[in-house]
Amino acid sequence: MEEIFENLNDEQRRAVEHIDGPLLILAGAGSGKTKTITSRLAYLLDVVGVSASNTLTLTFTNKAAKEMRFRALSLIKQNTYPPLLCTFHKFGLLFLKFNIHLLNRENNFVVIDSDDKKKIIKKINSQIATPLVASEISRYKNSIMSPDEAYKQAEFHQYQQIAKIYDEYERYLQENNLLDFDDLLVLTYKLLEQNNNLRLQTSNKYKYIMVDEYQDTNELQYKLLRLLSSEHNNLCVVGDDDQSIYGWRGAHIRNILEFDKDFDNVNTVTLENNYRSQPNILKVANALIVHNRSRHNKTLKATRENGKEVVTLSSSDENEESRKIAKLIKSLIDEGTEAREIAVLYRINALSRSIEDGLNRNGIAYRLVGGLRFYDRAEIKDLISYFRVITNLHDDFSLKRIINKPKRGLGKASIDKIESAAFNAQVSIFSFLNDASLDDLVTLVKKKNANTIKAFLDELVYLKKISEESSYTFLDKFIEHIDIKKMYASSPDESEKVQNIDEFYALYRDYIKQNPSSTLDDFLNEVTLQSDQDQVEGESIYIMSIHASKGLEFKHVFIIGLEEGFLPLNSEGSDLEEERRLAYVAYTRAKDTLSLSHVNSRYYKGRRSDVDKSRFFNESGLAGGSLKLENKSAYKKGDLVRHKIFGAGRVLGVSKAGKEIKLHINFAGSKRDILASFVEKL
DNA sequence: ATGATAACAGTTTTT
DNA sequence: CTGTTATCAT
Repeated sequence: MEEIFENLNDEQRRAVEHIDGPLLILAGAGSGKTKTITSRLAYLLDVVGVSASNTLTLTFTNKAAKEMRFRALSLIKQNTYPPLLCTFHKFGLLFLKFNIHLLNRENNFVVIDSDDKKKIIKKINSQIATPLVASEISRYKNSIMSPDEAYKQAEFHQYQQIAKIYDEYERYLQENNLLDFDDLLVLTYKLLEQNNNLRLQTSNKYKYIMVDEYQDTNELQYKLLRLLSSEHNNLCVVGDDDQSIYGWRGAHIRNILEFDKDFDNVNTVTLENNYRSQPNILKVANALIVHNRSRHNKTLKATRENGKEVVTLSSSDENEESRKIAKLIKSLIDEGTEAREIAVLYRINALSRSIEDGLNRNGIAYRLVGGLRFYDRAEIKDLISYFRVITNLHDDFSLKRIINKPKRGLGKASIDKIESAAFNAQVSIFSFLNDASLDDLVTLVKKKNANTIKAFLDELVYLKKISEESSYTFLDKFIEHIDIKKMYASSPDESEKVQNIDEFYALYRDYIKQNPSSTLDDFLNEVTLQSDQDQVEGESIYIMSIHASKGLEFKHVFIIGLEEGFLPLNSEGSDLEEERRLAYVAYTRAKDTLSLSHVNSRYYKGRRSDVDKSRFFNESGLAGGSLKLENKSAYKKGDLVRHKIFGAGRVLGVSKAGKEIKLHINFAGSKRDILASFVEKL
């Protein structure tokens, strides 16, 4: 027990010791959030005596789940099996494995990823842009809206069309027993909602629920949590409204802002002590974030000693910018800083190119985080499809992907013919092909192809048999019979693809070794919900988008592209407050030094344009020497401005107040002095 | 069936 | 300028 409290501050300790009833932990950046959650879990098990099986801890990413599991297990002293600590989606998957029969579906479903989803949509419709349809379907599902309801509420023809596609899409998933990512949560919610006994039983099982990154939950996750905690209200949520940067993909910041209204008798603990950054960095971050209106009031308090001032880097264009930054990084490394302690962050991935150039020219090794993920690569998806077909020969969706890989002379036309013939016969593609005689097949495809199809089916059946006999020998036989590597051996980026294939085989072997009793099916389920694998840390610096940097920390952080139109992105399309939170997240990644870079001219989308310094410099109190009254971004008498509280007003006079500019403004008759950083120019 | 070229669009991303 | 998709010859 002593050990759990070691190194916890008073607030953290209060959060850990709170047992019953709803608890909101507002955990500022670098305030020891993970430590608090994992300590609380250990406290529940070791001190309060709660059984591990009565707890549920939910995260958004596998990475977070993994780290928490590791840290929690090192704290828990009691000899117990590990508590359930997983992503929302993994929880849905487990829950559905046990309960989906209540919806009259079999639990041998296959989870498809967003790529698969788009393919299905594309097949159904070719008129409306697939990404739009995909995101609308996701929206409907997350609002628990049936295709019928979506159709009724559609105001425009196009949205009626989308509702129809949604209807067909749902039917396709059901017929093939597929679930998309949304389904894992939606169906879990529906089951709990429609089945009172199940709700009762489930809520009573998970008596103590914790949710990480609560500011990122969407409406559906919120509703799901309500049902899960309905019998006890022992819901502990942890998050930071100031770090809510996923509004664009449905996260509801209101969930964390109004948690205390949503639940009765909420206890709130605010963690404001920051153990990560030096005071100068926090000063700038705090100055920026107070400009947001929708937030819980809190201020990060420094615990570290002061260090270097936050640096502003001004350059004429992106080439100069990257040159400067590369030089600075080089000298840091020369001074002995470990490369992995340095990161360059940007708002949009397109900005990575220029910084990559600069780093390359200076011989600085970098690791670009993001980009195409391992499991999204074509060669890996091919392998997964093969494995899926082998576990379930009637998985038409996967079979279609691999039927011509390696090439068997079957193009789109032939596959379409086969598919519709199978559809008419009301059987799976496999059954259709397997039952058909060679003569039957010849009516659909060329004689030569008919033979290869038959041979292909035999191989699948053979491999299925092997896979059921032994997960160990399966892979060797698979490689022996299906030579995927050869297929990619002649492609331009050959070596990388072959490496990926080997990597995947290694993952399989590893999995079987660690879970000897597991089946191929278990492996596949694990793999679909897995996105990023652990990056091996090497002697290279990191470059990544700000979104990708959330949750990480570095001694030295460089943020590039702090310009109007880049950060903040564009004031119209995106939410300015979310853009500000994004800058805040970026600032608070820094431990020792923070450098903010902007240029006067940037090359983007094939053309060069002039860009203004981001308003966030002013808002962060970093106006510095470049604040000139005749500067075109500065204010002058007669300008229209808007203040968060006082609304629109007209500038009557401009003066200096230290580093800041002070404006005398007329707001509908009431005249006030306001610092320029607190208003927006109209 | 497959490879080559034209047309086009273009934040952020996990599961 | 890129990467992706639609269309067109072979």
